[in-house]
Formats: sequence, C-alpha cells, structure tokens
Amino acid sequence: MAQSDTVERILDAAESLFAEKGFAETSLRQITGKAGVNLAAVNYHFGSKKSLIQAVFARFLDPFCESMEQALEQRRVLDAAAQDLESLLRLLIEQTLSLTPRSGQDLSIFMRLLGLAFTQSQGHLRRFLNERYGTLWRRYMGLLQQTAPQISPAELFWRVHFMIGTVAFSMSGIKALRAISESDFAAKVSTEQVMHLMLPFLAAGMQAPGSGQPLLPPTADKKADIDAD
Amino acid sequence: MAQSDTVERILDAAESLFAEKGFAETSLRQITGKAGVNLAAVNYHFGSKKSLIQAVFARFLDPFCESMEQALEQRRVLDAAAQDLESLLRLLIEQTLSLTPRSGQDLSIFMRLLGLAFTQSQGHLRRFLNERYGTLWRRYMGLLQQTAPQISPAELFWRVHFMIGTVAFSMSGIKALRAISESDFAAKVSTEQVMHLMLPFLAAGMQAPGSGQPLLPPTADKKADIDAD
DNA sequence: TGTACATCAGTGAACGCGCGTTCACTGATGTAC
DNA sequence: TGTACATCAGTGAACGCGCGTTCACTGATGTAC
Repeated sequence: MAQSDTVERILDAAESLFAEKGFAETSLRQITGKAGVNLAAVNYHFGSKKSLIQAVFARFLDPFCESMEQALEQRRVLDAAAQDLESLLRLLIEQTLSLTPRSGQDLSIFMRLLGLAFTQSQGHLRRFLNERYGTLWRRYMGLLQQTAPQISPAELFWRVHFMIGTVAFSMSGIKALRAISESDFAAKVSTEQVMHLMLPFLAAGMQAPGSGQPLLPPTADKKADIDAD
Repeated sequence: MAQSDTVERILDAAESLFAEKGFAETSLRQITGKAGVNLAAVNYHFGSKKSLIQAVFARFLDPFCESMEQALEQRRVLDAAAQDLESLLRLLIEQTLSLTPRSGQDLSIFMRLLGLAFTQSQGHLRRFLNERYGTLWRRYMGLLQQTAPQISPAELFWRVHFMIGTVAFSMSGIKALRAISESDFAAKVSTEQVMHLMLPFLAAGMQAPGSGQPLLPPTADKKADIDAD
C-alpha cells in the first residue's frame, strides 16, 4: 500500500461516492476511508477537494473526448454527405458505450456525474469543463445544427439542453428507476438498454417541427449576425 | 416582526435558497439570516431542517395537486373521448403556469426544486412526496398510458422519466441557460416560453415509434399480468 | 563500497470553522376566578 | 376590576460534531562523491 496506486484508489472511491451522493454530501473522510488511504493523502496528491472533483472528471472525460474527436474526424473524411441527426446521436451513444475500460465500472456512474456537473452549483467545475472541453462541445453542436437546418439556432440550443436533461436525469436516478421498472413491469433493463430506449425519444424530439414561437423580437437591433457561422 | 409571519418568511427564504444552492449546501444560518429571524426559529416552528424541506414542497405542491385533481375530474366528465397526448401534456403546462400566486415568484424556482427532489439524495423527501402525492401521480400516468396504447407500459414508464428529466433539468439551469441564449442568439426567452418550447419536443418524443426492444425475456415466468390494468 | 544528503509518498494529530440542534429564558397575550 | 397562572412565539448563547486543511514528522528510495 506504500506503492503509488494511492492516487487511483482515491479517484475510484471519490468517483463512486460522488456519483452516489453528490459532491457536498461526500466528505474526504468517506473517500479516504473507502479507498483505505490516509485522510491527508487527498490534499497531498490533489491539493484540495475541488481539484479532486476536477480530476475525477478529467479521468473519464479526457479519453472520451479524445476518442470522440477521432470519430468526428473519421466521419468528416469518410461520408461528408450522409450526416443525419439520428446517426449523429447514435455516434454519441456508441462512443459512450465503448468507454468504460475499468473493470466492473458501471456506465451510469459517468452519466450521473455529468448530471451532477450541471445541477450542483460547483462554479469551479463548470469553468473547468468549459475550458477543457468547450471546443469539442461547440464542434458537435455545429454538426447537430447542420443536420437540422430547419430549426433556428436558438431553438436548437434549447432542444440540445432538453436532450442533455433527458440523459443526465435518467442516468442520475437509473438505479432507482431500474428497480421500479423491474418490480412494476418485471422488465429488467441494463444501462445500455436505457440508452437505446432514449434514442427514438430524443431523435423524435429533436426533429419535431419548430414551436413556431418567434424567439426574437422582430426588430433585430443589436446583433444582425445571428444566423451567421 | 413579533407577529407570526415568521413561518412564511422562513419558507420564502428557504425556498429560494434551496432552489439556488440545493439542500445540503444551504445552511439554517443562511435561511434565518435572509428571513431576518432567529436561528432557533426554524427548529421551533418546523422541528428540524428535514421537516423544513418537506414544508417548502408541501406549500406549493398542495395547491398545485388539488388544482390538478380538479382539472382531471373536469376533463373526465366533459370530453371523455378526445384525450390525446398533447392535450394531456398541455394540461400539465397550463396547470403549472397558473400556479405562482405569490408576488414576484419565479416559476423556475418550483421546477428547480422538483428537479432537486429527484437528483439530490434526500431519502426522507422522496418518501414524503410519494406518500403525499403518489396517488395523483399514478392517476396521471394511467391517463398517459391511455393516450399511447401502442407503447408498452414499461417503455412508457421510461419515456415519462425522460420527459421529467427534460423539464427538471432545463428548469434547474434555466437562469444560466437564458443568459447564454440571450448573449449567443440575442433571443430573450421567458420561463413560460421555454415551457412552450418543450411541448413539441416532448410530444414528439413520447409519440415516437417504440424502440422495438423487447424489455422482457420471452419466457414470462413470474408475472403474467404485465399488460393488465 | 560506504556515507551523506535529497527527494518523495505518505502519516497522525491537531487546527479552526460552520454546522444543526438544544435549552433556559423572556415578554406579550389570553384565561380563570 | 384585579391578580395569578398558562400559553405561546421567539431569543441568545452554548452544545457537540464533522468538516477541509495544515504541519511536523517518518521511512523508503535514489543520487553524489
């Protein structure tokens, strides 16, 4: 135990405890207790609890985003034409499912963490994620817009967040929801199955006719370059 | 201030602080400070922080659910036939929008609280909500199922939670999202507008063709009454 | 080959702080006789 | 009408507790001469 797997043990424990209880509700004592390391080791290796939270995200988002980046590049070269929304969503799901290298790792943990990133008010985390992964995010958003040109950028913006909400929320409570599903409908579903259940729901929602609501006052005084880019 | 509006002042302060920061991240000192009452007043009037959380929910859910109950009753009497999914969703939105009696009250606060109820692990709160509002919930679920008989109960269950995710998540971060929407697209949107933006998204998602995934193993051994009721 | 020093990963105990809760108390209002 | 008592809404100060962080220290390993 005097070897340097301490860092990994802390990250493992923090990851699952954060996902289970949230950031504020998880104490360093719980984390170090579960990891079987000294309390002071967190501050020794990571400096602070905030940095530990960021490190937990970086550990699974870094490989994911790199893989996603490659997939988008490949896509661009191979079939620049046949870009439809559903395949773009499916790409996201496939990338997500091909993640989870660590043994015994439940996919829902990552999803739950992502949801927490949005719903728990951790300003530092939001800043960190935006700085580190903002570029890829905006790139994917741009591709989405191309597949749905009939929807205004503003309405697309909202629909994407509706979509994130569906995923983050469902995965947040997936443990409880799976239990209910099983007891009420005798239907056992895996995390992967739930993600595939989402696909038609999300694709249909994204492709729904626009609300017809004008999101802009008719006099576009300040900015005229709304549809540019 | 020695009059008995103390209870209301505590509820007002707790409501907005909980919505802003979550339950664990909001201290009784912040609440009583904002309310301008003595720290001990919370425990005097509510007994504990847990009970205060429940009281905050009861204050806005009680009138909402009562009103919803009446609306469902009226619906049942008037037009028992013309029950389509979109109008059932619209009913929910209308009921929600007609809420907010208190002055200066932002609708997004209630939505944010609802989202927190699902995503923050407050076991006592989940038990409280289920006990107090579970009946109405199951009734609404039953109506939804009637409007979408082509979808299996199990898949409908998941879609409803996808829907809740969309609403709860979007409303959770609505303040930040509205700011981004305004700066990036010069599109000012009210909370009401966002809810109307959701309508086509959710309706299309709910009515999407089923995933085709069998959620049950072909041998239905334990329970045969899955499709009953 | 042996010694001195530096670095590194971790440790144990304590620090101050903010937390939810408790408790003895106050002062105003209502009630009984 | 006056006095004694009860009730009630709130108060101020303290309680013990768990928190994130700090710090002096240890013991193993590597490096220089």
